[in-house]
Amino acid sequence: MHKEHTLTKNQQIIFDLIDKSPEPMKAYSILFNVQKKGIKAPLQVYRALDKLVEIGKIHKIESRNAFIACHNSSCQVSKATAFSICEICEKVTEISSTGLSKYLANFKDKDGMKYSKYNLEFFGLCKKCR
Amino acid sequence: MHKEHTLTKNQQIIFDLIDKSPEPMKAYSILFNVQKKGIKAPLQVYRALDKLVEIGKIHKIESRNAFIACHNSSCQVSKATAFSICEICEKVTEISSTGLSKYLANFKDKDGMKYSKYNLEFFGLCKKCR
DNA sequence: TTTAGATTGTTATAATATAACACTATGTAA
DNA sequence: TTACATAGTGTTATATTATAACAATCTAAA
Ligand SMILES: [Zn+2]
Ligand SMILES: [Zn+2]
Ligand SMILES: [Zn+2]
Ligand SMILES: [Zn+2]
Repeated sequence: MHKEHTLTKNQQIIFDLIDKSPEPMKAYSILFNVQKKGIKAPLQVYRALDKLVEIGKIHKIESRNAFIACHNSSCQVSKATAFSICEICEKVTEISSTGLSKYLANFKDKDGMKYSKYNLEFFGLCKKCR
Repeated sequence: MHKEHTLTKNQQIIFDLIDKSPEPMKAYSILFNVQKKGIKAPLQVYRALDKLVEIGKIHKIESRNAFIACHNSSCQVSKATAFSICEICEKVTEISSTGLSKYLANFKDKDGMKYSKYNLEFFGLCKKCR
């Protein structure tokens, strides 16, 4: 269950924008889009993004330097995320597979170490682009 | 088996530097270190990095914008990589686990799609930092 | 109400990465 | 050999992504 964080004004503005975007948004594209709402500087955007990532409302797609809203109730706490990324149209989908997350959470490296935090990005072609 | 690519001068200089580094190197740190060898501009570094990544001699750690040499003979072709990253000392280790790579290569998303390319980054504390 | 912590607004700057263009080396094929 | 294609180089400039520093303001709890 998503714990309810009361978002501040900037956080809410930026979350709403990302949440209704059909594709991952980049920080400066976000900035451009919220300037009419009074958010004028990169730092205002990055601070909101940092917080939204921290509380799990959005995720950063590391290979793309872009952000998407989370629609998976389980990753908020764990910071254990998986995505598929289309190499043609750049569509990104968050993967929520119990099997996958269990496998990764139980994976032990050669020192026997387990990891509760991970980020997995799959690359391929989406349905439309195949 | 690593296919032998004959590296060009710049590629070799930069690969050697990364290969002997005990930790991932960032592009501008590489640039600083190779300036005495005649590589003076960021683009010369990025071009060599791009090629080295393409042929699998190095990998990019996406969450850190840094590069490490590959010591795993199987990931060159597949571009299927996994790493563990220490959140304190930033030590990065490439994971080569047959089980993990088989699991991920056979993972099907909810559309039944499989992915031969992926990048997985685990986060935790290394032996020394635990 | 006091106070600590989080958030904001702002300017400046750092760090990461690519565009564009002219030139050079290298391999392949007529 | 000569022509051609491909890859790599050197260079300048610029684009993109992200953080430092500091003062002001808001918010929630003691
Ligand atoms: Zn999520
Ligand atoms: Zn696509
Ligand atoms: Zn490797
Ligand atoms: Zn460590």
